[in-house]
Amino acid sequence: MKRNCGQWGHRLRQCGYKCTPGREAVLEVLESNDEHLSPEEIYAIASKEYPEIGLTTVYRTLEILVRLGIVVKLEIGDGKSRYELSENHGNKTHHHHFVCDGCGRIEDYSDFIDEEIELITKIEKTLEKKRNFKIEHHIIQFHGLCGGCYVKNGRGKKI
Amino acid sequence: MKRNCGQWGHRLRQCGYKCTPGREAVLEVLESNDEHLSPEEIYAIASKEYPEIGLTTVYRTLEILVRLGIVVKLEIGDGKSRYELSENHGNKTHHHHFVCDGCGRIEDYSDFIDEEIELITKIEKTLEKKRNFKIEHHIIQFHGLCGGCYVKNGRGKKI
DNA sequence: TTCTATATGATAATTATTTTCATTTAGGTT
DNA sequence: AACCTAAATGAAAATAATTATCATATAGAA
Repeated sequence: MKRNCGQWGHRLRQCGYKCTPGREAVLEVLESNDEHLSPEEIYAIASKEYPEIGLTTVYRTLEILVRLGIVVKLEIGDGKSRYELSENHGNKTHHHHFVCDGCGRIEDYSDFIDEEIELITKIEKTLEKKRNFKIEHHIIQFHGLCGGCYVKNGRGKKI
Repeated sequence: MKRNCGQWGHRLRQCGYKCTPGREAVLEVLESNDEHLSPEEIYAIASKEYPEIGLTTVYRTLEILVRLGIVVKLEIGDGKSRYELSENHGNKTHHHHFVCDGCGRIEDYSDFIDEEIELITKIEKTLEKKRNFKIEHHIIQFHGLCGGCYVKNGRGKKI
């Protein structure tokens, strides 16, 4: 079963990776479900189209896609990792995440994104110059409770 | 062996938690080593002063301290969690982290911290108002390579 | 000192991820 | 179109951080 991995085939081959049905299946899942999927979820969805795929292949594929910058890894602190197409490749623009620590829901936001990008750029430049770091990416998350969980948890009562 | 858990004894008892030698040992470790320790590391250090302590108690104590806002949990993506006294309780002021994905080193930074706090406050207010979130904390991290790892990894050559 | 809810530690269980390894395959070469 | 080999695969085992269990011990109020 030969596949070409859609728009990413060229990129993969260029970097020495082969286009396989498993990799194509993972990419298709990420394209058609743009919401922060875990490897297990990606595996479950991909299995419908390509039942031979193994969970290990999903993990390995995601690792490669992250390395190539096609996919971004996201960790919200619940012990499992999540993945989404990076802003250059998906249909999303630069955004960050709000995480509800009550129910685990993740919402994108991009309010004040221009100011944010400007400040981030400034900080990155400073860190690179003053401390000799090579910044590759940043993580910005807001954590708290969504409306429903706030009510459910007693409206902010302590402990 | 009765302990009072130093400056935190009152706070703990007030919230219905007892002051135990294990909890005191964990707090002492966090006070005297302000650098992003994992539960295993905290356990190893605490064991020197109080050998009877168990790793489970370290985990449980950290959970409580986070809940009380005394300690902050930090995850840099290497699969283990780290803890530090929160800015209100330790000797550190508001800061964020640079993480070297090569060697795992974590460095605090607080460049442009005033601008950062201003922007964060603005974003939080907006998210709370427009989306009805209750923001409790945020995570800001810069990831990349420190000087040494950059050289070691071939100065940014791809793959 | 007594008493009881809370805390503890040893151990087992859980869960996400990684490793191993024998087998298969993508894709360049003949 | 058949061949060849490094790369990829899947099943299963291994790993590692964290959490649950449970019988025992203890903090701290009465």
